[in-house]
Amino acid sequence: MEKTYTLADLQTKWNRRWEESHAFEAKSDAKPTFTIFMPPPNVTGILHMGHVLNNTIQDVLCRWARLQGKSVLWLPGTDHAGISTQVKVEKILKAEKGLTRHQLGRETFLQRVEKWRQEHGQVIFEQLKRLGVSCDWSRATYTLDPDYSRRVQSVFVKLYKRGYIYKGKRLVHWCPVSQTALSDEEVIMKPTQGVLCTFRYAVVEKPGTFLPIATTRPETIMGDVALAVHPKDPRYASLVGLHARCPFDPQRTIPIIADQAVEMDFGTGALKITPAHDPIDFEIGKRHQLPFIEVLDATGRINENGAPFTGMDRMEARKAVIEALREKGLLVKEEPYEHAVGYSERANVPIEPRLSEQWFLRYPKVEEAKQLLEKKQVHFYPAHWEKIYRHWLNHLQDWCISRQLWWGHRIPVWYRKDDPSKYHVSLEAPSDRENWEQDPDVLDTWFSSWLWPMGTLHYQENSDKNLFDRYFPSHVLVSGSDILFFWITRMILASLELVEDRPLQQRVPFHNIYLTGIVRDAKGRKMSKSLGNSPDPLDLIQTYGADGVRVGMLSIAPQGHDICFDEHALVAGRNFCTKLWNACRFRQMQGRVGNYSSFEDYWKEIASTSLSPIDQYLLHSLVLTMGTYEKRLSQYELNAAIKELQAFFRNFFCDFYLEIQKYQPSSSFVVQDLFLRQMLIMLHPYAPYITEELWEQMHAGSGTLQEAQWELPKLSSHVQALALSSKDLEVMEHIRTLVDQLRTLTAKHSRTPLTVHILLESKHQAEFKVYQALLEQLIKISSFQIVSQPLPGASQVVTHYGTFFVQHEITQPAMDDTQLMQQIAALKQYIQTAEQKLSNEKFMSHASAKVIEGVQKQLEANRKKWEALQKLLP
RNA sequence: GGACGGUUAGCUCAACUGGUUAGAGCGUCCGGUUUACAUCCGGGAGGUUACAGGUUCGAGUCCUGUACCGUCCACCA
Repeated sequence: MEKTYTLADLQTKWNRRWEESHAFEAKSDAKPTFTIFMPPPNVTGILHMGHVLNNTIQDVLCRWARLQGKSVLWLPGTDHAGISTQVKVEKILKAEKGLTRHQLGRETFLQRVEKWRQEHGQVIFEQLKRLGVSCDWSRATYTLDPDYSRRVQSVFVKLYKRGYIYKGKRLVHWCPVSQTALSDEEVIMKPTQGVLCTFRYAVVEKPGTFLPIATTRPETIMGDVALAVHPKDPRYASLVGLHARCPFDPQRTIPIIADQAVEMDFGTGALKITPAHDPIDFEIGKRHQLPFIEVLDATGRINENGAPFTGMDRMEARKAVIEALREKGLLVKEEPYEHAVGYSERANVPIEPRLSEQWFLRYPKVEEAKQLLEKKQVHFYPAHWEKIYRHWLNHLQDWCISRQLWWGHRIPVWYRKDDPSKYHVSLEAPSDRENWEQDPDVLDTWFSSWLWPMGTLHYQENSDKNLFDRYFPSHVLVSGSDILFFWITRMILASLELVEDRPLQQRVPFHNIYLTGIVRDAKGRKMSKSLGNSPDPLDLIQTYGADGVRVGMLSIAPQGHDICFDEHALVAGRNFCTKLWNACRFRQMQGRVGNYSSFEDYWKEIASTSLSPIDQYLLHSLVLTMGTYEKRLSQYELNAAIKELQAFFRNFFCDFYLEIQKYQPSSSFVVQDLFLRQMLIMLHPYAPYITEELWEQMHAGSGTLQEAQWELPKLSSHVQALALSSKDLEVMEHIRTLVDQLRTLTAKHSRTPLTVHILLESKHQAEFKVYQALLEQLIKISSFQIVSQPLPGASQVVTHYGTFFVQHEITQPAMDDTQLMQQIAALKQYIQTAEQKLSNEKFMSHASAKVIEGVQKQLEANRKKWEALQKLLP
């Protein structure tokens, strides 16, 4: 066995084995189930650090569930990612052939995208496999699979029939680049530096009187249909009911009206009303039955209504209008002004509120979704996300679900060619197909992914009837918080509405929601492609191994916190794996490893073996650690669990127990074997490759580790069965502390030869003698020498067993008395504080027995130490 | 503008419902060719827990306010 292991070989070997044995396919056995839906990455996606974190967490949970004897379904898939994929292929098309999608035509273009999808769609799956994820690839689903598409469309039809989906002409968020409507969630508000421009409208009835208007969007002036002031504004009261003259079309006059929505203190207190291009104006326009004049076209250019600026881009027109107003003497002032502007999430350009006819969805089951919190049917990790979830549900607007794209699920609606106001909502066209035309638009990508749990489990389909019943609801959803509203909350609403004839707890798609933080770089910036600050996970896997990357990532990822990525963590992860490898290697060098098939079998063997207190101490700690581990994982505290395992393994097992084994080996290897066995099991979810390999080497013939079973020993019975009394336990803890103290004392001294002098406490003398020889070996000193007087000028440490001294070998300045005095003074302080506490009646009556006992013990120890140090004073 | 989260060692983070002298890892420095492991072992230094008040026998933890950072939500043009 080599000192280090070859990562790549191990990974290839076990990936092949797992695949060949169909190890991760969901089985239809009688075991209880555990389900996770993997958030489907974009089909065009490439593995990034966020995926690494996210999927490692899911994989730990799945492998842990398998160890617990559950039948696991971890369901992967990919998302067709409508806008982003279409835009990507359009760009390629433009670059390679100089063609637009319209020149190519719908059918050809879609074939082109599909071809691209087939070439690139598998990449992310292959990358995920390299990370060691254990999902059921046989059930991988793609949102545009024919079956899945059909499900999406039939849900549209179903929700239409239930009255949740309707068609409406409204002001929607319009992306002038992608030329499609967007949902509220796809618009990102960004603070933007703009200009607040004030200009004057001439009042028709009162020549020489002007109404000043402040706006950030002068280019929409040609679409103004009224001016509005607040009904109670005394400044403008006399103007209400009169008319104003349009600056660029003097023939046209518009009314001056009063409306509550106008803010008196902002700008001039008067508002120009452009109902076709502004949400507030839209509402005011409807209230006052004003006409709607559109001046911008789909690409964001001024149309024929916007003369004389027709043909200009909106940004160009903005400047031109200001100049024109200035020439006419109507411009009052321009001020720099920072305000929030909505940007299209994908194209990253300002969106345009645009009047258009779209399909909308009124969200179903909103109240029920809120109640899930009170009814404890949904738990967020970390819990504070509950408030954000609730807030979103409280402020829901109808969802614009139609997109003017080609790549996606086509809306299942047919319009009569001779009269498009007549339409037919159904999966199939009416029988006289030739007279009908299908809606050209597709559905928002998220309209397909919100059905993910039902769609992937073939809800209400005959083909696989048990699948849904068996695996729904899932147990936990692990995702980045960025898609809480896009996806997670909507899945809840969809499932509540569409899963029928079941009690509430059976209609929730998942009971636990684990929201991971964002992976940031060392400077705290979000990792992103454009910044180029994200390492390629495959390079990292190459260098540190999948196990090293997984352990490293999770050891810096506290629950729900953003994580500051640091490659040093991966180094530590890899080093830990090497340490594990070597500890197992060391054991194998000692002789054949025992092979029992369960914890209980080992324990039986242990019961019939005579064990040293040190062996029992290890077992005792092992049982405690197993309990904590299980508790941690049940609360999704993956970070705490791995850190505790690492500390326990290194500090307790390697540095204390194994070191002792070198000098005073146990009578039997059974303790060490059980320990390593349980360690491999507990580490397996985190580091699947190396643990599998070690398991095979050490426990050949008892199956693979991923088939092993977790057994939680019962503290009460298993620990009591050990012959370790509480007194023995105390002794062991003293010895372990003593080892640390002696290591500290002798750390700076050369070993050959080194004598440690002891001023022993008489009452602990016998106890010390038992371990004296072992300690000499462990601390690597030539001998302990018992003295009856303190050694002046030596380094010293006060312990439970007495004061230990090391004489400086070379003449050094004698131990500084001031240092000693400082120590004594500090102890005095501690002692006084403790004494005060213990004589304080309120403390004694309020504090718990455990706390009081702790203070007493500490006081006692400090007094002892104080006395010992006092003796050293000259 | 509203809400939420954060601020603890040079860096990244712990510390359960308030309770013993606030702990790890990394970094740094010192010392180590010990019958697994230098991808290792031992050790040192390093903290007024952002700031100001308050409640309490006792506050990193609870309350109030301030500052800074981050996130989400929001139609003052």
